[in-house]
Amino acid sequence: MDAHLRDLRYFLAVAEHLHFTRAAEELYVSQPALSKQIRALEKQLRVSLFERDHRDVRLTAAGKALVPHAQAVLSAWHAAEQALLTAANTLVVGMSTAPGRGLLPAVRARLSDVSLQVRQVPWHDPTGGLAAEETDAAFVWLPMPAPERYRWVTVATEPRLVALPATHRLAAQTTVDFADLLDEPFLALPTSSGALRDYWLAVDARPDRPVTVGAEIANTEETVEAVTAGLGVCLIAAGNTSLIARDGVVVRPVGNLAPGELVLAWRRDDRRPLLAALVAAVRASL
Amino acid sequence: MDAHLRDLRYFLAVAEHLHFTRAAEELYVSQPALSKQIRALEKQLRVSLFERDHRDVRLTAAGKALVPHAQAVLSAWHAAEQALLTAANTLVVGMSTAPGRGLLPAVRARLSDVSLQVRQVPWHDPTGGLAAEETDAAFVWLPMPAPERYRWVTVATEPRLVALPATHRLAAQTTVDFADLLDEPFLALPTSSGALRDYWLAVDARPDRPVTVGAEIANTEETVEAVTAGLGVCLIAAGNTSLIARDGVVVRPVGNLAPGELVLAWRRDDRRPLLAALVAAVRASL
DNA sequence: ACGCTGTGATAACCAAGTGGCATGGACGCG
DNA sequence: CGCGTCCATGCCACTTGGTTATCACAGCGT
Repeated sequence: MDAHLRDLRYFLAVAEHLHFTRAAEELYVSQPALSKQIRALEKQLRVSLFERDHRDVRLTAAGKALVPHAQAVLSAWHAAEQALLTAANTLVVGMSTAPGRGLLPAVRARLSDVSLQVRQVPWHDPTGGLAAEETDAAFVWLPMPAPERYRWVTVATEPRLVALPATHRLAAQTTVDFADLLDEPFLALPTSSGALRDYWLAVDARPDRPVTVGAEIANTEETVEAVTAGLGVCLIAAGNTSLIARDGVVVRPVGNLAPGELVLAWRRDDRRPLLAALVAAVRASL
Repeated sequence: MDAHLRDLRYFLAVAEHLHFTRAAEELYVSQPALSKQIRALEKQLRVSLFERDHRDVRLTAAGKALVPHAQAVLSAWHAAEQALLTAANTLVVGMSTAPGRGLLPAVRARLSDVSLQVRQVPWHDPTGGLAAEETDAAFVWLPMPAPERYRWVTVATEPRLVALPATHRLAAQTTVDFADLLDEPFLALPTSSGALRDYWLAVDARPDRPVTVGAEIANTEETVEAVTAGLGVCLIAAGNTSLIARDGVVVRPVGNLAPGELVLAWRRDDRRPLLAALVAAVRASL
């Protein structure tokens, strides 16, 4: 009988990690839920896919046999989704941070025959979904990993400000000097975001001293939360001030910090006219 | 996001028939259920797949684009299932009618290292799931359609008896002459079963006069039901007497009717040693 | 016009599926 | 022996998928 594609994703995650708890984390579900789904899948297929004991998890012969086929099914489905988007003249645009500034409405107006699907992508992916081909274009902050694989157009160049708890000793000042922040714990992007993490920690602007990371943040809510809780301070782009400066969070300009560059990026090898039209529309709307 | 493979089957069924009611029948679900699922699929994919009005249903461009991909996904999954069965040393054996006679336990005993998955197949498929590659071997009654595609070994040769309502005028006799049944309405297999339908209607044994079909039957329960309800009489194999002769149904021998042949069949082009082992075990168990 | 027929959509309801949290229980380790 | 790790289980809430009954609409025949 037919399975849910989700179960195949679950299966592959467990097969990859050989560890239910970690696979569950990656999938953003609880470990019991994952356990239960895998058991259900095994029951449905009438085959045991994993041998588990308290020490570790191994693939059975059947499990090993399933891995490539599960991958094939999922990639066939991915192709199907792509075909649908093409058929519907739709581009998926990832957004690490909202470009804001009225840009999107202007672009949509110029591309009335193209439907744009805007998708918020979590911050652990510095390519905004481009690398995994989950998006066709993405608003991301430089630097990007593997820049030779992408092209981009700058959308905004904005100073980096610092977000502080309202109760912070520096919150009283109208401007903060970066030197005064050196000993503060900083909120950081997940390590998977690579050079971008360092960029928002302003590692370049620091003397040769390790940064203290107070917490990792993966979206706006977590950031506000973490700053309010005093877990650390955080550099943000000027354009995002309104998203962050609320409740107990204040935002202050920082002296002597190079501005950040928000770009619309796309895969260099993606030469679809539809995408070119999007890029042209964005350029024209700046 | 990921879909349920069932939804793809549903989609393909509607795409093929361009008719919700008929597709629903084929899928053995109600028409509203199918309608709802297709709507949900469209909503999930954010694309409309069909244009419907009261007269007919048409595929949209997106729908047309999805068809081949949906087929690809399903066939990839089919391959996955096959791989699992191979990995688990499992053969799927279809059963139009239980071979009974203690055959299956004997075969299992001889094939302790092979796991047999026995599956009841509905009577509208005279190949017992072999044609659709849903089974690796099947216990079916001759004649088979496209016999050049299959091989088989005879498992039992059994007289055909007639099942009658207990209240039937002929039920009082210990033996029934087929001539006395000519004017009776008969229960028939679905038309899709082709020559097999004629076989169990004993068309060969009739003078050139059309058969009256009282109802179509697709499994044992329906048969008992229909006979009891007096919708018609029905030829059955001697070995199935115990399945049918209950409640208000009696079974009587019929004079002058060639016996039926129950065979284990498999696809001629299927040369897997595992299958050969099954055939050998069946032969040895006769 | 009027009612019948065929067809998809909708409503109300119920069962099964899916997820979360708390907790259990087996094993290895200091 | 207690503790930590890690998968399984029990229980509960919410969602999903299915059923039946009914509606709405368009042709069609009278």
